[in-house]
Amino acid sequence: MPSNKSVARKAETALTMEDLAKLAGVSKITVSRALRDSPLVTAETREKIRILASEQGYRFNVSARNLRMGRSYSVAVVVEMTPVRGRPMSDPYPLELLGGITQELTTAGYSVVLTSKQLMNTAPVQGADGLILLGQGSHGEAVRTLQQTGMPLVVWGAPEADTDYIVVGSDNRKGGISAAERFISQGRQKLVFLGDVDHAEVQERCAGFIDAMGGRATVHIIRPKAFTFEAGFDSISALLKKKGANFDGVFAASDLLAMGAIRALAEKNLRVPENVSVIGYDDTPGAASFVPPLTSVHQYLRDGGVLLAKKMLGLIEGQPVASEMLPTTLMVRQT
Amino acid sequence: MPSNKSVARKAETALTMEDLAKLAGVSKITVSRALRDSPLVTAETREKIRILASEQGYRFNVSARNLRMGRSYSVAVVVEMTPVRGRPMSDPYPLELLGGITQELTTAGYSVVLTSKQLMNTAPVQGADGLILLGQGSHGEAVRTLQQTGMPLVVWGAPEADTDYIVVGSDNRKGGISAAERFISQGRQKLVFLGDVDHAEVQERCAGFIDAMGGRATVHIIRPKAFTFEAGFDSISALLKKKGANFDGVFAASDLLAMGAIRALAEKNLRVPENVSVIGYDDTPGAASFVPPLTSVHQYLRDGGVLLAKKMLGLIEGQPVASEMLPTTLMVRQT
DNA sequence: AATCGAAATGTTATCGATGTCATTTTCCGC
DNA sequence: GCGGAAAATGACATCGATAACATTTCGATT
Repeated sequence: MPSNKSVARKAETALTMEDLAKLAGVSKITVSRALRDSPLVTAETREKIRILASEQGYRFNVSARNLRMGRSYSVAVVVEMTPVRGRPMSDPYPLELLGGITQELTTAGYSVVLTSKQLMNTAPVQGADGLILLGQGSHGEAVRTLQQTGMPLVVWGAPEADTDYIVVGSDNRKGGISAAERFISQGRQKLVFLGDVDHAEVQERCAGFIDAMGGRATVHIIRPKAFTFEAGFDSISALLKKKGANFDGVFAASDLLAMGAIRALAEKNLRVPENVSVIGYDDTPGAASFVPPLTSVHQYLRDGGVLLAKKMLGLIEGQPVASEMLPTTLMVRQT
Repeated sequence: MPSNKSVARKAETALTMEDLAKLAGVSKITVSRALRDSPLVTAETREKIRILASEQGYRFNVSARNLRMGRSYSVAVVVEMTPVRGRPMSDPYPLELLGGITQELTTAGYSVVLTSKQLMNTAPVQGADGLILLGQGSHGEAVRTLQQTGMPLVVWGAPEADTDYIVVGSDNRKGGISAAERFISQGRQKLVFLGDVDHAEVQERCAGFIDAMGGRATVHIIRPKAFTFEAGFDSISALLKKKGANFDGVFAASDLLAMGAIRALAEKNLRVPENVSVIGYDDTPGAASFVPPLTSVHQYLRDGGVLLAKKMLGLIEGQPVASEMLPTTLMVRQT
């Protein structure tokens, strides 16, 4: 019934290069070359075949190529999709990273296979050409398991001391430093750091912040467990109730904390930034439209995704690749 | 150099079923059957081969199977990863859906290929066995384009009138109704709906809400543009400033709006829920830990992802499949 | 013990694209 | 118009798994 050879094809069976070859009166290898932009084929032939292919609605068979090439041209991305202590689930950051990764890999001809730790042993993941891990917080154990597969591995997060895998992350330390520099230039003297320093990334922000201040101001650390508006509001409200509480700057580990803090200050008729200057972290979409527009440390997560992908491509192609931290930018607005 | 045949393999070339077959002293088809749990092979043989395979670190070649089977065993998921007007980017919902989709599809032996509208024409997407669209808001045009590919298509969102594709979504109308029922049981009389009804989903919630109230109370609609805490706070603050403002219930289109509203009420010393009862939407992770714990309409997004995947698997296997709306649950807490 | 049939295993061809090497065509300069 | 090199094209084998069909093994029955 299926007439694979006939020219009058109403193919319910997909077209192959061989079919195109017959239609064009050439051999299938020529078709292959034409579609791959090989210099081994005339521009004229190439065009003819290309047009034919699109007319006929030809669809390239990825599996066949992959089999032949001995590669899957796919990269597995392991995402922690369940909420994790500390990081609020509403954090869009895995999605931004994924966006960058997808953009870069797909453009390079790779597909992105989404997976999770529980699904690591499935065939599509095992067959991937590489592995990108978007962990939240500590990796350690997970990474070691993944390394045993021998696949190229790239990890998002904070670099740890003696690792031998590639890490890409946002430079939290520098983020803290940039906040400090702003306070220094404003001559602030009594500062508050607001955030749970048990959290590795927050720890870094705080450390960078304090180091950069270099004793030019006192820094009081408050560590709310959550990263929410509410937590920020409550922390600062509580602080303001204490006698002798007195500070002129707040550096918060998230924008929501910062917003909560600002609201708490406003309730006590403290003006931002005249009385107290506030800096947030993440530069979430709401920051710029907050009233007043929030000064915040911006992380280039999409770029982070792109960079993760680039490192992966480098590894796959056997190029030398190194870990890298992404810069942050202090978005100075009105707080 | 590569000693593909030797038993003392340090293979740098991956093992194939044929290799295993030689090692086991059987034919490769037997290996294939054993690894697939075919009933055509003795339990004994199967075990022997399985053990051998895992000892030898055999890795199944997906491309080869896919080529042979004429299927990719992959489903492309089109995600809108950039923030969209209305929906705050911090909304974790694409990620939750993705989690459900991935879990279900991967377990069924499919891989999930992540993509975006811009990347639709790439080979891995074109080669997928099906397409899941996670659109935010209206699809229309996008869907029509996708339908032309002839691939099985499943869409997340609100069902529209005359569509001929499968839609899975959360039943926003019922969500509104459940909020109304609660207010009715409490005997609330003067209600406020808080949310941008230009947004299709919000529109449905509002409509369900009003219909279910059935005139038992007045409903005043306020439509802040954003879904944020700030917007909720400001909306209710403004309302409270008006003379004659008087209401005993607020149904908000997002948890953040609801929280903002509660805060605004608190500032005016109005008690929740004694004076005013408040219901949020989404039951975001922060809702339960809010003070006071927020009553909210829960959407089963992860289940939504699973359902999307199931519909897709059904379509791929040629089973009859219908659109479906997921229930919502009113999580009654203290507001 | 011979026979039959089911169960277990094996043989061969195939999926579609591509590398290798062989062959043909084209285009020079003399 | 001819030799020869470069350019263009083609034939064949191949990647690894599986379906279809062929063969062998085994057990039960008479």
